[in-house]
Amino acid sequence: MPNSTHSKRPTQRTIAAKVGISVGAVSRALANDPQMAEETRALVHKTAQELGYSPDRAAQRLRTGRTQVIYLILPPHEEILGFGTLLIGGISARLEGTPYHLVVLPDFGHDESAERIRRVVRDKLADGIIFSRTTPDDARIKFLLEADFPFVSHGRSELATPHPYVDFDNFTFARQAADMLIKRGARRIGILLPPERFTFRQHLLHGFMKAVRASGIDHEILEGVSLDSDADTISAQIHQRFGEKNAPDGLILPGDVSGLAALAAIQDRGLVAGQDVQVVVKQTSGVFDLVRPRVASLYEDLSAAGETLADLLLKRIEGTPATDLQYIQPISGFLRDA
Amino acid sequence: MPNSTHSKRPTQRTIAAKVGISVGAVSRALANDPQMAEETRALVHKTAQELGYSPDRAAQRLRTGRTQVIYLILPPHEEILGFGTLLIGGISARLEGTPYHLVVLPDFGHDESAERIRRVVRDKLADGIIFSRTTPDDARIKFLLEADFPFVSHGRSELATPHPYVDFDNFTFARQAADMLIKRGARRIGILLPPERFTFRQHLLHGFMKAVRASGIDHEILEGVSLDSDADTISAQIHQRFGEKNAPDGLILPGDVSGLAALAAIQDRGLVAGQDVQVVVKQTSGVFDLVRPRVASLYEDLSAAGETLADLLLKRIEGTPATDLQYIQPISGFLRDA
DNA sequence: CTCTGTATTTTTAACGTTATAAATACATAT
DNA sequence: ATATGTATTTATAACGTTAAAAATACAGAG
Repeated sequence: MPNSTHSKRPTQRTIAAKVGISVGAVSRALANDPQMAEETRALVHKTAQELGYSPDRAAQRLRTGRTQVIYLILPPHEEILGFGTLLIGGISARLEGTPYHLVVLPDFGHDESAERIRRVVRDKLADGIIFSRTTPDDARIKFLLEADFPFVSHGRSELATPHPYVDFDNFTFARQAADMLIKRGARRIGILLPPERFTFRQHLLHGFMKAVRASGIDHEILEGVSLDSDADTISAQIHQRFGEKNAPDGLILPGDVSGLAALAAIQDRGLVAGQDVQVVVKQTSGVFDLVRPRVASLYEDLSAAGETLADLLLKRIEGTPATDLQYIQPISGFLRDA
Repeated sequence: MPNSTHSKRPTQRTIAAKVGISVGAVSRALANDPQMAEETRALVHKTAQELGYSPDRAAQRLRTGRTQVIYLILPPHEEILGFGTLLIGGISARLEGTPYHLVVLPDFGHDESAERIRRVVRDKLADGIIFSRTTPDDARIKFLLEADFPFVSHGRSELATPHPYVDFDNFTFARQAADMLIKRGARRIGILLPPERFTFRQHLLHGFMKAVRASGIDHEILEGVSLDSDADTISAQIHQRFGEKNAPDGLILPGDVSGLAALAAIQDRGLVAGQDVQVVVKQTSGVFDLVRPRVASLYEDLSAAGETLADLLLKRIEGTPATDLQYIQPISGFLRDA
C-alpha cells in the first residue's frame, strides 16, 4: 500500500470551495485575466497563497500542451573541463524564477543527438532545445527549423535560413592569440583545431590566418590530432612534433584539456613553455591560473553563454524572430603569463 | 490550415479505433495485463508500433501521480573539475532505456538545497531525488525520510534511521594516501580537509589518523583553508605554510582543484613536488595525468558513482528497503608519479 | 418597462491516461 | 432450463487544468 500520502495537496477546486466561486473562475483569476473582477482576483490570489497552492504541472501540460521543460543535449566530449556543469549553471540561473525545468541528456555515441532531438520533438517532451557543437550544414538545425520547434544552438551553422544561436567569438580568439604569440617573438606558430566538421573550426582557422597573413609569419596546423583527440594522443603527437625539424615555437590551444596535454608534452621534451615555446590557451575552467609554468590564456565564459542560451530560447518560445536571437559572445578576459 | 490527420500524434484512441476495441482495452493491453487475451495484446502492440504511438507523459503523470522524473541537485561548489558532468553522465547512462528523465538543478546560494528538496516533495515534481555533500545530521535526509520520499544521497549521514547512499571510500583513500607518503620518506604529513560540517571530512580524517597512529609520524591538518576554499586562497595559504618552520614534506589533497592549487604554491615556493614535497591527490577528471611534475593520484570514479546512484534510486522507488541500498565505492585506480 | 450592452461568472467539454465497476459471451454444473 | 463460473471486454469516472460558450446581473438607452 504505497498510497500513504492521501491527497492533501490543494487544487483550484480547494480554492474555489473556500472562496465560493467556480473552478474556472479560479483558473482565470490566477492567470490574471483582466476580464475577472479585480476584487475576485485579489481574493483568489490571497487564498491560494494561504493554502499553499501550486499548480499541477502535469495537468497544465496535458491541457495546454506546454511542457515547461527545456532540454539540454550535452556533447559526449569534454575537451573543456566542466563544460557541462558551467553551461548548466548558466542556463539554470536564467531559468530560476521561471516555471521552466531543465532536463539534461548527455549524448553518448556519435551523432545520436539528432535522433534524441527527433524524439523530443515527436513526443513533445519539451518547449525548447539547446545543443552544441554545430556543423555548417547541421542536420539537427535543419530538422528543427523544418519542424518549427524552438531551439538555440551553441555554435553557428551556414544554412540559408537564419536561426537562433549563441557562439563564442572564436575568430577573434584565434586572431588575438596569434598576435600575442607574434608579439612575443614566435617565429613559427601552430594551432590545434577541432575536427573538420564543426563550424567553429572555420572561425578559428580564419582568425588564425588573418593574423598570419597580416604578419607573414611561418605557421602550421597541427596534424594528426584535433581538439577532440584524447589527451594522451594530443600529448604524444605534440611531443613527436617537437622532436622533428622546424617545430613551431608558438602554440594556440583552444581548450583546457588540449592545453594541459600540450604543456605536458612540451615539458616532457625538456622545453619550457613561455620561454622556448610561447603558448596561448583558451580556458573556461580557471585551471590555467593554477598551472605552472603560467601561460597566457583567454577566457570563454561558459556560464554566461548558458545564461544567454536560456534567455534567447525563452524569447524564441515566446515568438521573437530568429534574426533577433543571434549572439556572438566576446572573449571575457585574459590572463597574462607572469 | 488543413491538418488534423497529418500532424496529429497517435493516442490510445487512435489505436482503439483502428483495432476496433475500446480505449480501456488498449491501455490494459499495452500494460500487458494478463487479463487481456494474448491475441488482443499482440495486435495492440503491433498497431501501436505501426502508428508510432508513444504514451503521453503528462496524461500518465496526471492519472497515476508518477512523474518519471529524477531530480539531481548539484552542489554550488566545484572543488572537483567536472563533478556535475561526470555524475550526470553516469546517472543518464543508467537511466537510458528507462522512461525516466533527469532534471538538474544547481544549488546556488548556501543551503537552499533543503528548500529545493522541500518543494520537489511538496509539489511532487519527481519520483526520486539525488543530492550530494551530506552532513552527519543532514536536515534534507531527515526530511526525506520523514516524508517517505525516495532518494539516494551521495555521501553518508550518521542518523539512526538507515537510508540509501553511495559514498566514496574516503577513509581508505586517506589511509592509503598517508601510507604512500610515509613510504616515500615523508617526515611530516599534512592533509587538506573539507569544511567541518560534511560527513566525509570525518572519514578522511579517520583514515588519515589511522595511518598516522600506526606509524607515529608527525602530522597536521592544514589550517585556515578547506577543500571548499577558492583556489587562490588554498594556494596562498599553502604558500605561506611552506614559508614557516616545520612545514610538512608530504601533502594529501582530496580534490582536483585543491591539488592544482597546492602544486602551484609548492612550485611558486621554489620547491619541487615529488622531490622536496611528496604529494598524493584524489582526482576524478584525469587532469593529473597531464600535470607536471607528475604526482601520485588516486581515482574516484564519479561516472560509476552516478550509475550506482541512479540504480539504487530506481530500486528504492520500486520499494527495496534502504538497508539493501547502501554502497561504499572503492578507489578505482591510481597513477604513480613517474 | 423593455432592449441592449457590458462586466463578470458559471457551465461544459475537453487533454490522454488508467483504475474500477459493470457488462457480455460462453461454457459448465446443477 | 437455471444457476454459476470464467474469461474477456466495455463503460464510467476521475486526475487538475483551461479554452470557449453560455448564463447571469445590472447598467443605461430608448
